Amino acid sequence: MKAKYALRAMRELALSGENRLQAHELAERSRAPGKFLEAILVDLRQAGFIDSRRGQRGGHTLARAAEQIMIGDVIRAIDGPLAPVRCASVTAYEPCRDCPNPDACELRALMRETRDALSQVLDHRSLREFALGV
Amino acid sequence: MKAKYALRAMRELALSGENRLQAHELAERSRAPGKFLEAILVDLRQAGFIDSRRGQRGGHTLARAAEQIMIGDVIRAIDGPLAPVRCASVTAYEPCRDCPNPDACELRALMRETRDALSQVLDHRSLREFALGV
DNA sequence: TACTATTCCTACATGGTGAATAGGAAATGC
DNA sequence: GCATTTCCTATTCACCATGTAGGAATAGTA
Repeated sequence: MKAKYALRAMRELALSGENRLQAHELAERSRAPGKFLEAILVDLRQAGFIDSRRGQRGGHTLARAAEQIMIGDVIRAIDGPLAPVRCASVTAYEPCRDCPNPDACELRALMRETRDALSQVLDHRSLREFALGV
Repeated sequence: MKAKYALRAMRELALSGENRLQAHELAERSRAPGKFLEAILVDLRQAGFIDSRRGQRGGHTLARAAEQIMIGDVIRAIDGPLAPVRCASVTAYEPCRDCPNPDACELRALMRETRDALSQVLDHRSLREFALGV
């Protein structure tokens, strides 16, 4: 849900270009609960994807061009590592407690393959492609 | 964890070939809690992957040749659909409640791509390849 | 300065689920 | 009949996903 809302909101921001969009407006367009989306927007800001301004005429807008924001990174910021298992993560590697030798672990090798497959899709799709289809 | 234990146990079964292995022995080799693994073994049996026999000299063995068991199917039996979102699942499709038109949903299109990438790996690796490396 | 609009922070609720544990019923071989 | 082993049902326990509520901080505007 959280990542879903996040991606929908990012998409709306990409579509709206220069215009700042406010949280309640974004929530409506993304069909997300208002207060919940607010928290997500904070995460997105802290991750450097959006620029938020408070007060009158405040709101949110993309912090960089949509083609420079990768979907995989957005998902990582919200949901954590792409890999199904931490020991297969590139960005957040951590060995399993109960694993005597990660380098020889067949399961890990397999999970790394699936991680790479995920990355192949998500780290090569920009927000621009996602939002505008180009 | 559950899928991890399941795959480790399946691997041990593949490695042990004809021999029936008992739950406690499997649990030890898979480094899984005994009673917990028992429940997983029931799932695997109900999904048709293993043949279990009770009583003296009972135990578990593969129900079919290891090359005819796909990793993706084992994971589905334990963890549910591969797709990150139900609306992107092939084997367990269900539209999002809040989605006015799944066929036009950009997010769904993206999630289907990632599902396909996962499937490309997991539905083309047999247990034999996983366990024996061939 | 006062006022209003908006984001941001902290705390709380709450239901679901992942990860087990416990105990015994049912089946099977010897 | 007895020992062994799987199988079933119930229960626990902690954590986390998914929110809600209320107000503090900030920024523009008159």
